[in-house]
Amino acid sequence: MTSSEIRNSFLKFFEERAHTIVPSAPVVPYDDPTLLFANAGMNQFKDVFLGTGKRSYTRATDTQKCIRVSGKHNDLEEVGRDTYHHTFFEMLGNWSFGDPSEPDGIGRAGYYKKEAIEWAWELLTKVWGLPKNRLWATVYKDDQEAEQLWKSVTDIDPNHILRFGEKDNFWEMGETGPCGPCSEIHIDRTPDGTATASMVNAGIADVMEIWNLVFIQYNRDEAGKLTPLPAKHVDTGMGFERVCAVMQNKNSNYDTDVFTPIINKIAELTKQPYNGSLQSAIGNRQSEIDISMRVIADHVRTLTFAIGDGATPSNEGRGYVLRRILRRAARFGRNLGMHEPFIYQLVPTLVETMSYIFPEIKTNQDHIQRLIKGEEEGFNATLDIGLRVFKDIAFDTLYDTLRTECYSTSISYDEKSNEREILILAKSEESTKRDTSYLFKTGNIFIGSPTKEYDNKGKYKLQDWNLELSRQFLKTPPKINDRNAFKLYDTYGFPLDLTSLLAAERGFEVDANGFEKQMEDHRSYSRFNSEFDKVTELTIAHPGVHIPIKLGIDYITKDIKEDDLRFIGYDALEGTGIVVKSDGATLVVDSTPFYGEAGGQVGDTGIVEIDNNILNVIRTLRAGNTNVHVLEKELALAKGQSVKLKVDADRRLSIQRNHSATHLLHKALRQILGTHVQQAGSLVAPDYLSFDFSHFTKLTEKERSDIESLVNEKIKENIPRTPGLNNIPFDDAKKMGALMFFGDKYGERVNVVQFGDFSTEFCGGTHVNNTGEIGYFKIRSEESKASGVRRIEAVTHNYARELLISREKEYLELLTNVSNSINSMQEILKMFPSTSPISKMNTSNYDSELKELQKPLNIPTNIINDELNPRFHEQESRFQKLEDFKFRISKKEKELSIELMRVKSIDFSSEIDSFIKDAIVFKGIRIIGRRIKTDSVESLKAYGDTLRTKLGSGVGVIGMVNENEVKIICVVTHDLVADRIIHARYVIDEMKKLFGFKGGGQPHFATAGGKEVSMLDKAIEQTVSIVESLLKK
RNA sequence: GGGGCUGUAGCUCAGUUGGGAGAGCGCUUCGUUCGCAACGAAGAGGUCGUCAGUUCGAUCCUGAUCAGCUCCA
Repeated sequence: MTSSEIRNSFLKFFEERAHTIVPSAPVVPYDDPTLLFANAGMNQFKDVFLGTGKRSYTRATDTQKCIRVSGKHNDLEEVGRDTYHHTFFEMLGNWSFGDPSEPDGIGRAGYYKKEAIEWAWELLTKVWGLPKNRLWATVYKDDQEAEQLWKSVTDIDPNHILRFGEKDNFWEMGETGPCGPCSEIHIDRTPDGTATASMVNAGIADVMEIWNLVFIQYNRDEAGKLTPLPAKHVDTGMGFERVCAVMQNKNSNYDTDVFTPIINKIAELTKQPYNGSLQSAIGNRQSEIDISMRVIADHVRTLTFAIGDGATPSNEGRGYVLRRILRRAARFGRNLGMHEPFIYQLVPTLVETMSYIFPEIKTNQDHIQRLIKGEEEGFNATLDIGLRVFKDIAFDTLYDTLRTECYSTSISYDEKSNEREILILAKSEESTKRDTSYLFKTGNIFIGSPTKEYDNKGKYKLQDWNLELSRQFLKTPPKINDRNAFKLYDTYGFPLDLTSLLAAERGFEVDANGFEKQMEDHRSYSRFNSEFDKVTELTIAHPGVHIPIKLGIDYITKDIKEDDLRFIGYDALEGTGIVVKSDGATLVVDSTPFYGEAGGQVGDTGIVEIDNNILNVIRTLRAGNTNVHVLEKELALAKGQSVKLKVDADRRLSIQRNHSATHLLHKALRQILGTHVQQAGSLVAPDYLSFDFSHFTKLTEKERSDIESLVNEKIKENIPRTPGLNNIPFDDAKKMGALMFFGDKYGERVNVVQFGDFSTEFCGGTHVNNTGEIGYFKIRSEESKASGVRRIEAVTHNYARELLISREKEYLELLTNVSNSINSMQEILKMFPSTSPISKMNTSNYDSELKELQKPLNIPTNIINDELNPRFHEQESRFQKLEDFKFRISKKEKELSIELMRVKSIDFSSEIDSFIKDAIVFKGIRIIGRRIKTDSVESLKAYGDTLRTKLGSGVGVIGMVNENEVKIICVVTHDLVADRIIHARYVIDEMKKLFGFKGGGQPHFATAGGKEVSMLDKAIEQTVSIVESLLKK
């Protein structure tokens, strides 16, 4: 049988026994933050077992996509080294929910141990024809019922029924909660079928578990006591890849047709053969290839399905797990000689073989491939950076080691390759015997240049260094220390095994133990710091007050029964409630119109009236399903007291407009960009909405305007929200085709928000009654939030008009800006000497262009509909024109100021020539001290520069008063600097002492400044004597 | 949630006791040459992520903020 036949036959077998075939839940559980990925078949039925949810069926069968990346049985590092560990796998299961003694009357009642065991045996032996003598069954030691059933309803060899304890045969979901005994079926795959009882559950690869039947019959309470459940459940799981290996009689899961197409594709892309070798990888090239291929085949499945279900590789949370998996695959790809992205090219093969059962990978194929390719490229970049840092570290390590072994060395720099070179001269014992006049000894380190008399043992770049050289020169190999190895890993994401590999190639060692220790410190530090945040603590800031709020898990105590609390805010904005809990500034009442912050919608504000006192509700939060009002001050209210509540209606209405608009936007995005668009977060506030979604590229102008038009069209259509969809049965909702993007844990009864046939979503938020109420919709911004995720911010109704107005303000500011530029350009023009033709430049065309752009935009006061469209367009195009104009102006301005500088320097030129002519000459060095007039510090510097180049050989000091401060600079020609005759900063230092200036600078150019304007002339007067006295020293 | 690192020209990056913003590649123009990343010369291109502070003076120091990379939980 092929793998798809096996899967189909499993599902069909149970369908024939009145099971509903249920699609796999997404492998990315958006609603459960405790779970990184779906990791067992029961995930999607957790609520049923916990008794909080129900399904329309009592029997189900499915194949569940699972990802396991951590945990005792699946260390990521083991995947690929053996034949049966996977990060991604399918779990086939059959399920029964509820008490078999309460049949539903249509022959689809729940069942229990008897049927579960009977059918399992029937499927394995009759339908699939597995040899009975090779099957073994295990039962929980106290579960006589199951043991008895194996004997009575199957013809298994009674000696093949074994008892085990809690560890192997008792299943628990957690510390507390539903649990029960289980019964496993193992298969003996020894060549001759000679397994004995002691080999079952003994970790022997040839005797393996293929099916686990869990019978949930107890609830464990906090004291550890077991009480029988009224409703008993069956939960079974069969590892699909494993059973395929059994059915196809292969030793390795990777040899089944689940994996062979991918492995073949890898072999084709890498031009390497796959041999299925299982020997130790060390020193065996073929085995290394085989392991690498298995790792890649496994990991690409995980990536494809996780991304297909909407996850994105990133630097945190589950996205980070994905990134690590990808990097692991890419690293093994390097073993196969692949340095360019290629893993993404395996996706089509997976789509071909698996999309018939998991169509989401086909619809999202493009997205998946792009994301994987992007990540592969990112990883290559990371490695390149790491490689560079590694080179530096290794070079320094080598240098230190040579020094400690008493080599005389020096470092030079090869400018061609931009690399440092290490020059090894001689060992100290050898060199000290000879003339050491060329070498200066400092401790054990010799610094100096090589001469013919010394052994020049070689000049090496790091890349030239290798194992032989290490052996030839050094007694102990250079060792990359723990701090550096860890830095490479922690900061640059450079894997330790790569560090070790690169080190080994050069005959280096790596301090792996020290690395582990650093790692452990890092871990415990992170853990320690995250312990503090178990309790949600918020500080609510309200004008003038800070109210700390603690809403931990323990906030909802025994005095709050969530079932008794009512939220009436879907219909009402006012009401009366009875105090249930009053703690600090928080208040919980039995019935409230206040919506607590949830699902992206912000909480309501408003007032409560208590005994004729009115208090503001500054925020409403959600703890569990409880709406918690936060009051403006702390107040202890008696339980049972009655209060009046009133929501700020305007604000709420704005929120509702934005929330409904979010739904329309969501649908519009899917219609215009494609169904790969999935919600990745959303915020609905009164003044704007923000919507994150998976999409790879920036929206084009057209896409953006198409989306806006579509949403506005739907607003204009005045579509009423379908009434009566609150608190309806889940199945009815599902039949309506409501979108379930979040893989949410939907209860028995749900809320659906529907606008005609355009948008239908599960949603607990509050909405407008008619799309017309939204008025108008405008996208405010569209940007990248993370790789593969984009964020749209938008406004509706009167906030759209406010956007127009606030942009108009920005426009006016920019306009002022531009008008200033024109003025300053004209100022510059005035500074040109009248002899210059430029001074007669005509600027009136700029003025008229500005006048055109200054015409005000007409913003109508009372219109809130798509008549605003042309205004936005006009504004947009005016902005563009203005930007363009600004660009031209500033370019012109720059041109003119450069030209002015040139003209001026001709001016300086004659002045400077006369200064030089009149300069004092002392010991052949010209000394000049002058006060000059110029308009800016920049031009003072330019002046100094010109002076220095014209000076020949000399020292010049020039100063001026600028903005009521002294600005003074000193220049020294290069010949004097080179001969170390004088230093510009020494002159400045003297002046600092004498005149209270502050400053400093470089040998050839130094600046200083002071607030005392009268000091300038004194300083200039004394320049010559200061310089002369310095030259005498 | 907690750490580490980075942000400088179109790209890859240099830039220390704080003192005039740089290199290579790419681009433009000219010349030489048509042999695979040809050679020579000249030139354009920068709010040094953003905002505050310290200072006579900040790419550099301090604080905040934004963005990216990376490790742990």
